[in-house]
Amino acid sequence: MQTLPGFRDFYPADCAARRCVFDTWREVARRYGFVEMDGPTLEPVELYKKKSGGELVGQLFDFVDKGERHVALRPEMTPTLARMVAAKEREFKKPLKWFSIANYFRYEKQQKGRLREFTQLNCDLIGEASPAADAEMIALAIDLMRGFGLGAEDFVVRVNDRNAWMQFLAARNIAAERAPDFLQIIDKLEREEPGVTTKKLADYNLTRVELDDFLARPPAELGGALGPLAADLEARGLREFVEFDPKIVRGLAYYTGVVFEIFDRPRKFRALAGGGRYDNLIATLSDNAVDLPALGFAVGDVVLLELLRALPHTAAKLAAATRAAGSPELYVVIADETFRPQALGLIRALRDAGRRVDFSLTAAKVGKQFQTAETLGATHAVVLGAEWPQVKLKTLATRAEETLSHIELPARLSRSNAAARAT
RNA sequence: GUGGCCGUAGCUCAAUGGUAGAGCUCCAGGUUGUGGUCCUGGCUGUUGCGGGUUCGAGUCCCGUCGGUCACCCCA
Repeated sequence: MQTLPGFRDFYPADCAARRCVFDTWREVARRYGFVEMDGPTLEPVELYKKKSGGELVGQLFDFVDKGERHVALRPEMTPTLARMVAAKEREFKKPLKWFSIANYFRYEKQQKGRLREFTQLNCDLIGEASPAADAEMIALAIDLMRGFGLGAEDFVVRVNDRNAWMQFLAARNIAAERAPDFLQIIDKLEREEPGVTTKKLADYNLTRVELDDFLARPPAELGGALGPLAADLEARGLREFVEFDPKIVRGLAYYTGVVFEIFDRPRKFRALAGGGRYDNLIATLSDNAVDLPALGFAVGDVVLLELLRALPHTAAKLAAATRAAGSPELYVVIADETFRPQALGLIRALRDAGRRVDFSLTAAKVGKQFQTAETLGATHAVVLGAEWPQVKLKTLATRAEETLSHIELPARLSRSNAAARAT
């Protein structure tokens, strides 16, 4: 038996790496005053059909349950979030700053950076329309990357405001209804053959030169919220992480303002994160019961881990976290089996004191026990045998050994820990 | 959904159409209570699965499942 296509087993090393990622996400999100939320993994399929653009339904992981309900494994958090906000929004002070770390499912063929089950960090800020909110979210996205030791040489946030294009179209008397199709052209600009693009632009009475001229403008002249946004990020000292790029529009129709994506600098991987402002979505999903401006973004675990494993300095951090997750602090070597009861008592006392302690469950030669301690990555060994109640505490890295009473051991270990922290 | 490449031991890979192997990992030893090296031994296979061609198929052909990469799409 194997895993289903696009699903993963998580062996201890994988879990340790993932834990490292989740811990960083959680810690940085909290720094920004975000609180954690979550919703059900399974939702009625209708929840995902409401949102404009039914083409997404084709990638739903859906089925009929035993109660004849048509259900779907969640492909994203936003509809759930919108429902939760709409149901109880008056109970929360605005703006809401919520994040979640949850698994998602999409029924699509897997390829590099895309699986059928994956985990995302979602951060959403609801109830604040000013560009300051956009800047705060972009700053958070940047710090999430920096939290892993990534720098401006490793990644870049590409930012745009869809309203810049709306103003561009309005100035040329192009109807707002044609905007979605026009934005599709912009979205494909980097992948499409230039000739095809020129031809498509002709339908709007636009030339490639006119487009390129707009693309080359500095952010403040592009329009929308980009001027204030640039100033805000400049004041935060984060300007070097950001590139204003009108070609970023995001594929989905529901984005209404600022949009952004994060890429690795060499562009070897897929987008690491993406998001934007969706001021109308909560009203749409709540049947106009609640109307709140909102913006959010998501970071996936798959591409992020690919990048973290690919860069030497972040790979080293992951490896260290993996080692730390799996190693006991102490390995108790039972040199004389007749003292196993005393050893069990000591082990229990050490564990009660919060130590990570391991030992051999069955009789084994002393050399073998030391080898196991070494392999597991223990920092100290405690040798226990005929000299009980005296025991030996050995620092494995230096091979230094001292003899002391087992009663003194917990206190002795605290001192040794304090010394290690001081250095 | 469409297409390219690939499926041999737990892992990395060998094997001209002619007896399925190596390295690593793992396990056990190397004599009384001290370590990653070293030495010895051991386990692990329906060659993804099912058909076909052949005296004979890991090898050739067809199908299927899985992996991988790209396209489409990307919440």
